[in-house]
Amino acid sequence: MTTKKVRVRFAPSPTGPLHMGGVRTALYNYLFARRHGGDFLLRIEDTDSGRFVPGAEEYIIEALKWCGIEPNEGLTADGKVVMDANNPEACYRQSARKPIYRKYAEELIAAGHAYYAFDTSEALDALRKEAEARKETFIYNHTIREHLQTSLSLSTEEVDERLRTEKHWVVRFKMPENREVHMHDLIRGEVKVNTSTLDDKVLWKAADELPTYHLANIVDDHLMNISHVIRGEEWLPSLPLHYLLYEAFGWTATQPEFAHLSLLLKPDGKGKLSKRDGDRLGFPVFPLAWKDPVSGETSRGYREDGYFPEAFVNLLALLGWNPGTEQELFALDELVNTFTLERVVKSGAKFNPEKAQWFNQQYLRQKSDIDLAKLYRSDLENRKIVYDEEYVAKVCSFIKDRSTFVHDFWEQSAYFFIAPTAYDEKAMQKYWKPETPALMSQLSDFLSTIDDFTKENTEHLVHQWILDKGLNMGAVMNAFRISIVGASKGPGMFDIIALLGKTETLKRLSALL
RNA sequence: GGUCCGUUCAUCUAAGGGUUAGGAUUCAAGAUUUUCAUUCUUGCCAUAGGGGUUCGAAUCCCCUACGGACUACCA
Repeated sequence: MTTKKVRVRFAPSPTGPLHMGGVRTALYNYLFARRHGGDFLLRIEDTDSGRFVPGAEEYIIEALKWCGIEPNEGLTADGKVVMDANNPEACYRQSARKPIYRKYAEELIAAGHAYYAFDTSEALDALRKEAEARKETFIYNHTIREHLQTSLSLSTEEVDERLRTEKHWVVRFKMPENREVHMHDLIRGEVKVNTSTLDDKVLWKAADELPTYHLANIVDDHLMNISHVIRGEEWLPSLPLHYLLYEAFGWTATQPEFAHLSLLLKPDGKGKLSKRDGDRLGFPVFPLAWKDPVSGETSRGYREDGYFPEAFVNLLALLGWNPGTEQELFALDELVNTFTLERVVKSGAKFNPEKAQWFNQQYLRQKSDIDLAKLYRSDLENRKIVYDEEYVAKVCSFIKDRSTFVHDFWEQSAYFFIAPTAYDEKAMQKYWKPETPALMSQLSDFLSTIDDFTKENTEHLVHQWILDKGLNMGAVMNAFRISIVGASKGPGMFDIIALLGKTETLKRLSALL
């Protein structure tokens, strides 16, 4: 690596919502860029007109924004396009760069690194089927290109004629014969492949006048001065082609470094994590909920499921990377300061939903009571419950250790806002004896004599009272809890009644007598 | 089928040839809590298999097995 400025890109295809694996790729790019004081750009690779999904691009931008991993060039989290100051002609949506690519494809043809091919997809499919029937591998390469309808086998006149009159020709890369390509990957080390196993990939299609991924990718990364390509493992098999393309263009000297990330795997069984797994196992695989514009099918998202973006980013960071220390909780800025590609794990990581919840629980606890009260507010409002923030914050202080998500709060704290309407059956069976009502009646009478209803005072006086009367502490306190809470759960009884106040406490006590 | 990548507790992972193979999640038990949760303590659980190299291998090499990705005029 030279002193070249670090510039990385996240280059998704707008064919649907961004998968959490995609978010992780974006995150690692972002961390790497910021760690090295470089640029993180977002480029939309929409060269497949047929697979475009409306809303997908907006989804990607919004998801990155929610995670706090905002690009500083290209399509940004605000949805604006921020241009490279040195390249005012830059555009970051490949469909809008359409005119650029053809020239590069033709440059390759002129240099003898590519050629025109006129075979129809149907003809090629037929050849593939035939080869399959003979149990052979069909490779579109030097063994066959001279025998097909290409500019290598046809006369110049015929080629010109067909280029003029036909609409479905393509430009293919002329894959060299029997050459060992030695590649370097920042995560995997040396990889080598013999070119004889590779195809003459299509680089450009006349039908829509668009490049395929391979050409667009190399041209754009070159033009945008990308220094490091950090992408998913599914691209490793095409790395030799990409190396050869840089070579054919004469760009080897400025070729970026590559790092291929392993995949995120299903929590159970085998294979990579898919949309289905989330539905099947009950966890989101997307950062944000998504409604498919065609099928109308909805998929849940981490945001809508109640995850904090910090927790989501943290758990994603640790899925395939580790700091080498035992620290597990990282704020985004800490990740920036700690992240290195050297510590990215080579093997695929199975996603573990339980650990994901644990992360959220940790972040929930880190929040202040007042912040939690603010987050709780909309839920309370929906339930038509109005309390001042100080009261709600106090409630939050009692329930934060009992919750994983903010949406657990109501279940944990309803009794702070409304008197119990039902009483837990098991608790009643265990603690509500025939003599209990009389006991609670005495307790009620005693409590009504206390004016200073603070936690300290009531706790002291009631304990003394139980002692003086020779009562059983457990019998009194557990029944007391059932009367006030409705169940055998919650923080200290005197904390609860201090917050509820004397009037409400006595009211709830009498409700069960 | 072919090419490439990978393989340490159930899961995420640590251990740059020498440790009783460490941590975290989950699970279990105990302590604390008059309850629930928290917290704390403890426990269970791993180097895929086989060959080498070496005084010594989770670590280096080879083979096998298993897993994954790719194999489109998709990205």
